[in-house]
Amino acid sequence: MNIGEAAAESGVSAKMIRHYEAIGLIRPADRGESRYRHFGAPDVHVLRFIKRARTLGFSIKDIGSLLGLWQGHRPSAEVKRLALAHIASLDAKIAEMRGMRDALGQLARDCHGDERPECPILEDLAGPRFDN
Amino acid sequence: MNIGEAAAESGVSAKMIRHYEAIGLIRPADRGESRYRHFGAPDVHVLRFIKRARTLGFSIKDIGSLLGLWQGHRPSAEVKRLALAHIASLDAKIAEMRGMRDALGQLARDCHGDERPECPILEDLAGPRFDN
DNA sequence: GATGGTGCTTCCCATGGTGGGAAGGTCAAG
DNA sequence: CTTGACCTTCCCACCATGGGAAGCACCATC
Repeated sequence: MNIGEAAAESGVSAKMIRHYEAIGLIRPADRGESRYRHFGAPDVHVLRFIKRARTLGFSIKDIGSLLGLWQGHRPSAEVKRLALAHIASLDAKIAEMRGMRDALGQLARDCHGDERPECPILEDLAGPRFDN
Repeated sequence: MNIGEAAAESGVSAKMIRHYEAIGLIRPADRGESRYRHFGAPDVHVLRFIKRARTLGFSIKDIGSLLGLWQGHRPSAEVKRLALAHIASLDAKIAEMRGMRDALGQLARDCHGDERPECPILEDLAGPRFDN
């Protein structure tokens, strides 16, 4: 199977497959007669694993660890630790974004949204008025 | 006021001030006798505006628009439009991350987290088992 | 006035994950 | 054998930010 088909099968773009190989996340693919990469079912399985992990927001670095655990001695404690750490960072980012959203929602709610220049959003951004 | 003091006053790093100047977000600062940039209170005010807008998650591009509206004819409708669009993208990202978090939370909850290799998290990542 | 330390200048590089595109080689079907 | 689809490598871009090097400016202290 060539890279295009492996990409279609796994949902990982050919571009990304090459990238993952270049950074050492996956083993360098075998090359057939020519210089074309050659993929088998296990390779596609690995790519699907990566794809799913990316969908769950894991970093490439974490995915490297998860792949090692998956294919190695797999103590689930370690997997769980990675997952919980990732959940914590997701929670932190969600909280941060929700803070932004709520603040901005409040300001937008108070904004007329017409042709007048008065605008609570701009006033907030401009900070405390020194000039009156 | 030199760049270091402007940075301290505004909360924007000197590095970022130079960057904002380079990409045209702010006007090139006046240079004093030597080649040092020279900042006044209005410049710091603009930097604070940018800082606050970044804190609310606006992109540099959006901030450029907001700065123009702030210092121009300021129809609040336009400001509100930008804000609502940004809120929508925040909501989308929050929903996406919450999806990740919930899926992962579920998996982690079912994971023993001990020395055994059985792990719902790895099983999810590995996808449907073809081999049994 | 020399000296030293701090702060400024520009320039290049890195991050993370992904895509775009050019220039050239390869394969299979007609 | 030609054509078109696919592969190869290599460089560049995004977005926002930080690190660091080499060199110049400034100020205080001796």
